[in-house]
Amino acid sequence: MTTRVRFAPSPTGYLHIGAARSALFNWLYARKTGGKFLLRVEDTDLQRSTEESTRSIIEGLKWLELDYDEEIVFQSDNADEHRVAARRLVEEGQAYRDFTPKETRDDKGIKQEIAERARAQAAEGVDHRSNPFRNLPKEESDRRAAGGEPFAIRLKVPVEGASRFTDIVYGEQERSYSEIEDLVLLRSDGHPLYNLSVVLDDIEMGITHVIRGQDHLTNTHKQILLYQAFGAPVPKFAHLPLILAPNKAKLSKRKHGEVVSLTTYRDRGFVPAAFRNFLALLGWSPPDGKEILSREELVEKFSLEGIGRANAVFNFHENDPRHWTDDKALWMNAEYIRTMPLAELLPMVKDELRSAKLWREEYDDDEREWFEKAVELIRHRFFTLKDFSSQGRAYFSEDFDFDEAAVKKNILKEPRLREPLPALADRLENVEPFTAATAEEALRAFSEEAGVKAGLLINGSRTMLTGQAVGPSMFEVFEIIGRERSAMRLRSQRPWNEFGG
RNA sequence: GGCGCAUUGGUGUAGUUGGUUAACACGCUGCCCUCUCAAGGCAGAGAUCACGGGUUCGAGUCCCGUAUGCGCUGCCA
Repeated sequence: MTTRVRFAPSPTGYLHIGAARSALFNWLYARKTGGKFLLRVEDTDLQRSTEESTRSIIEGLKWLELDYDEEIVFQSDNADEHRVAARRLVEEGQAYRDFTPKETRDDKGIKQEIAERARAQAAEGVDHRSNPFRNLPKEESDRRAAGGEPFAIRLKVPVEGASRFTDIVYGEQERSYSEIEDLVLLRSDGHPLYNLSVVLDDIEMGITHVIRGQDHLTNTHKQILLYQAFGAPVPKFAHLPLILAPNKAKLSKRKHGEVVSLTTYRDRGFVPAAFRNFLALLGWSPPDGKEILSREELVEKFSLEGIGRANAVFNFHENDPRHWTDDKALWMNAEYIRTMPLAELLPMVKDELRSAKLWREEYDDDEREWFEKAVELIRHRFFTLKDFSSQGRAYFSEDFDFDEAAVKKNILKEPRLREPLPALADRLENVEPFTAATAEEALRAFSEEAGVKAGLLINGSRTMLTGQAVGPSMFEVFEIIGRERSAMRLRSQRPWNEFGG
């Protein structure tokens, strides 16, 4: 039997990185086993579901290169069938109508309210399963329903015994039926609820393995009860450890902002393969310890058995621009930028330069070779694709900024440089051919003649040519910037004009 | 409150059926390289394996308890 797995997000916001990881693991498992990876949008919460969110989920999967097989299933399309199925359960006596008037609660303090109610009931010795309508005679139930009295449909959970299943990640799971309340399947307004819909859709889609967040572990017992009620085979379950914030709290949009959104990583210059690689390592580890893994290698090495049980902390520092997200994620992105095949990086740099209005069509044409060399030169110390348009700006435009600290350190601090820099420009203009080697030769010769240390000229040149104090080997920079532009920038008066002198 | 799950250096993880100095990656420190910053190379700091009991010749690995965290407990998903 071919495995069929699914990623089933609810479209109530952007694609969360935890959800993205679930998608990744499902996808990996499908590809590993030669099975199918399906996408189901759980849009039954009409209040909160948005089309924009659905779009962002699809975009996110595309960005991570997680292709899904078959058509997307929208859960709301199946609501009618879900209603029918729930009513059938009532007919069969496996579920019952609950005529208790609906309690309205606000979403806010609900967790606390639940705990308080449980405490109160425990104090009064009330069994939370004791529902007056559970054993209402069928005739009376039918009559009241026919009379238009509103009711919810609840599953009749067995009184005695326990539910058991083996989770591929968490092992043997057992829960006494006495701990499971008669869950509501259909709201009094006829709206099918989560547990009902997931099970029915999973049955309908032929899902063989349910791989999802650990927050569903306890509820799995309820869902198994439903599989049994519908006489359907129970799939295998693999629950994933959760991804937590640095303070070990649940990652949430409200508290942690955009760092938890997948699109943030795309927008802030992550290479998809790098982020995918990082995500794979959150909760899973490769058998041989090799951590830099391509999509294909990930598929090859992936196994559900390699998934850990402890929740993972996703480390980030909101107010530190250098560490705005997890250090390892940043490192991995840098690693990809400097080592991935240049041909794969080029289009990404192109997109970045385009959005920064630095792209010129010549880079695809006459200056293709130059462009490739320039990217090759500067990629080695960049962390994100954004760096190509910020730190790398001077390579693609005359309109770049001088870093004040760099100017002070490499230019203003040494007043004697004001004369030799333009003189160096004169010298460089006559170098033929103009390469890193010949530029070095010329600069060193000039250094000797003018009696100015080579280091001073080199560092000064770097700041004159790029506005910065750091960067690639200076002679390579001369070659890439070119003779004319180099000479022009060496003669610039901007550092003195802008930062005094 | 009840039930469940988890707990290895700052972070992510590895530690096969219990067996010597707890491994790897990121981060951190120093040195080398060097025109700067990275990268790279080398060296190093950092873990009484949450705590307390037990079983055993021997436990990070098994058992019990405690603590902490997280999850579920909803006519949310």
